[in-house]
Amino acid sequence: MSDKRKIAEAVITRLSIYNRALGEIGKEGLEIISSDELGNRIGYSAAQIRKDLSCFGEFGEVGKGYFVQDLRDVISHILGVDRKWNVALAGAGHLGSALLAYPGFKQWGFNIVAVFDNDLAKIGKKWESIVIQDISELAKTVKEQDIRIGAIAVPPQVSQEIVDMFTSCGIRAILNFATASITVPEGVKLRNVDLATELECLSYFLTNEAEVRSEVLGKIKNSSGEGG
Amino acid sequence: MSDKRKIAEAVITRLSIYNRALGEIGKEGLEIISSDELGNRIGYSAAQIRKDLSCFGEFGEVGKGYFVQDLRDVISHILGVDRKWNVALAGAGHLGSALLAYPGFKQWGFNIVAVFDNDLAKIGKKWESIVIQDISELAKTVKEQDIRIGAIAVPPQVSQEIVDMFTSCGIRAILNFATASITVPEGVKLRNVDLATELECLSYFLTNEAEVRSEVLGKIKNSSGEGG
DNA sequence: GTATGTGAAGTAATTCACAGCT
DNA sequence: AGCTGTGAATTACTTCACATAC
Repeated sequence: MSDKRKIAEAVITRLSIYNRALGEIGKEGLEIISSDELGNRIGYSAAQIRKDLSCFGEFGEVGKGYFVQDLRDVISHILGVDRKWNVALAGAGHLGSALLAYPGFKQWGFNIVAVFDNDLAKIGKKWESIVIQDISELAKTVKEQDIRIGAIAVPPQVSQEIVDMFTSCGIRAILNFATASITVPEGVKLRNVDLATELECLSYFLTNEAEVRSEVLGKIKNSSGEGG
Repeated sequence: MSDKRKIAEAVITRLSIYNRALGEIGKEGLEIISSDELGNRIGYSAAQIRKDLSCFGEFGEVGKGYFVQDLRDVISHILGVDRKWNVALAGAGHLGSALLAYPGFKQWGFNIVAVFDNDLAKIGKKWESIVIQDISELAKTVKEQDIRIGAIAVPPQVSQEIVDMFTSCGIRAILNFATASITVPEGVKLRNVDLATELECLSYFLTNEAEVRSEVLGKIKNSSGEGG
């Protein structure tokens, strides 16, 4: 297929997951894999995987499956992760410092090349070889360092301000860790990592679904069954 | 409505967002709000909000709107966040330590009461008033401390092991920060916080959608329009 | 007049199922 | 025989629009 029509965000999310799984599978030495096998490993249906891939082209060998390395290269290219991206981080608190120290980012090709804060005690300090800058230097640094992605790890009260600063200096992709409802202009992609919501979903499940199940389990004693 | 039929996870996610917004609105002193106003603030449609709420009951005043505090209490109860939850954290690396130090969790009612690691250099050390334990003590501690939620911040290679340990000692709700495809038994709720996927979605957007748009913007020069 | 709650309508996402290729 | 790619069918989700209540 591979027309240029709107691809659902859920498809992209899954592509990323397929890609990671393919990496693991490749390390195991497997050269070819069917949509069925891949699906079993990561908990998606074979049909789902084939449909998702069909948005972008035909990458499989009929009767055989997908060449692991080839498919990985294709998906990496689709996702745009066959290159490096420079990232600016706003907020040098607990979360910010953990993100900076976390080796995953660089490993995946996302380099945090600048960190900003408004705390005078922090500005000028060196962290993981990066000097924390005053937020007022944002626009200049974004231009100089070709930064395309902004990460936000500031208190909720100031998160919208940071978003506005990011977008007004040309950043079109934002990863937000602040627990606040922020808005971005048309043409800017925002992804929220919302720990409060994640925990609250778990809380809902424990309160409304798991308990019911455990009552049932209690009644049928201890048959170790997960059947549902 | 409020029947006991299956509620979509997306609904729960939004309830959490409505709840946070209601908190902010309450602080501003507003006592009553319509679904329309609430929707405008957080970027959802009024119909969506009303439909979501209708899964659980009728909480509004026809012709007026919703009493902010009342609705907040109702949603908090639905989500099960009108109580405290004890959380076990596996992994005392960079990310784990940031999570532990992060004040949000406790503030939202999720107390990290135990931390586990397999690094002998870390075990026994005190962190934020919690002594890091060997992972072998997990089952005992989970029981003693009435821990219901497990958070995973370990390297991907061992994440499935931790999941299995958590589930086999009765934990039914897991927040996973490890970038790995893990599976849980039926009856256990897993939420993934997947930074690699989040970043890759942004990368996809920049590669496939934002660039196209900026070409268009380039052609029409600088009309500042966001028109979609 | 105003805003809820909700069937009905309309979209979107997923799964089915099979023709067609190797 | 085995597995992809994809229309068709199904299921899930969202929006519409209005009767109803204040």
